[in-house]
Amino acid sequence: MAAARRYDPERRRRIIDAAIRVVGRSGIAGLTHRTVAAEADVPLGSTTYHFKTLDDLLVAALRQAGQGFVTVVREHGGAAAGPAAAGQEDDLAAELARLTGRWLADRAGAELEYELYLAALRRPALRAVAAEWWEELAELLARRTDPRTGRALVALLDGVCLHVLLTGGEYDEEYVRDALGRLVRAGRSGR
Amino acid sequence: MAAARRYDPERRRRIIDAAIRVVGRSGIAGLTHRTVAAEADVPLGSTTYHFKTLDDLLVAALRQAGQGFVTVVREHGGAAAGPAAAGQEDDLAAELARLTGRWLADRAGAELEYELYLAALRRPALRAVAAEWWEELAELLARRTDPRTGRALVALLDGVCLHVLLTGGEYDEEYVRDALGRLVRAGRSGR
DNA sequence: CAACGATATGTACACTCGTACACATGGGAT
DNA sequence: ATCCCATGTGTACGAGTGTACATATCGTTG
Repeated sequence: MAAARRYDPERRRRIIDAAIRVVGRSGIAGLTHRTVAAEADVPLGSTTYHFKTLDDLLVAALRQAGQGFVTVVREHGGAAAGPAAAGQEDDLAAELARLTGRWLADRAGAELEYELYLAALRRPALRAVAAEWWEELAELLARRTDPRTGRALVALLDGVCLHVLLTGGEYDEEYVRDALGRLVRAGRSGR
Repeated sequence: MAAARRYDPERRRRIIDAAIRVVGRSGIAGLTHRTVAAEADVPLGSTTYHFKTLDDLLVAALRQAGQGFVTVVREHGGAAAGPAAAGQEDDLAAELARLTGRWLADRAGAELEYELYLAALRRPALRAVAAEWWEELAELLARRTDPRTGRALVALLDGVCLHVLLTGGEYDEEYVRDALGRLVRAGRSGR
């Protein structure tokens, strides 16, 4: 029945995990078949067999490691679905600002996730994956506001995180809450 | 008098220009002493003499090529300095949305500038330069609103550009104008 | 004029990389 | 039982890289 193809994700999975650790430690520039093989403790041929090109490996790594922020938002904000009632706006803004701060607290993890995300700029193969997350996050936030506001919130958060990670500055939760609140409030009242 | 040290920026400048072209064509991954030397039509030793490490070259390239958007905003928005009077908000939002669209129209140039900008994530040497621009743009916009709103505008614009460039999607000027307008308007009325 | 040091150039070395390829192995299908 | 093929492994090769260094050039300084 159904042939039951031997599907042993263990080896493949171990290679992907190793790739993520390598990127976290040395960046994408340090990602080679050999460094991954050493990290995963498998022979060189094994990595080239499972991932013909490094882009394939990057796609797999991005797909696995990049779920971070989306997952956080989905788990903590999923309960309160439906369009926000009046008075909830500030809650949403405050909640998002708090979750973002918590996510950014693990600087190494955030950097890793963002580096993979940003790599899509020059690697068309990654664009689809990056776009998926963006859409998913936007859709998640649109449920509590509206599509237009959802997109704006994602853009603002993206810009804020980029700023913090790029300049190495501090994350100012109160300021982010205020900025997010402006978008949400104007989305409810004005056009 | 003053020793008048021989300062001949021609060679150095030519190498930087070549580096920018190389990054634009092949990305940072394709930037090597040799590719730059070939592009600039100078011997290999010349590039290693002027820039001991590739990071030095990247810093110089970022400093020169990354002025794009800031310059656009300064030139087109510098005239109307001072805090915005009521009624000017939409003008500012509309103007920014328009300028951003024009800047993004040259996709290759925007990608180049952003790739150098984003490279700061993993290269501490570039962070100072990236931070400079961010601050400069924020300060520029703060002049027409207030510091807090200025920062929010930059973050939102950064997020929007990132989204467009990363996913390869279209730029929706009307939507950006609306989102920017929300930030500006709320900055004037509420806290 | 003579000496010096900044600038410029060419070459060579050690190293790492992606890739190809021949070969081993073991479970499923026939 | 036998074959087949996905999976796994080791090795080798050519290309490309950063770097070091010996040497050449030439404006500036003394």
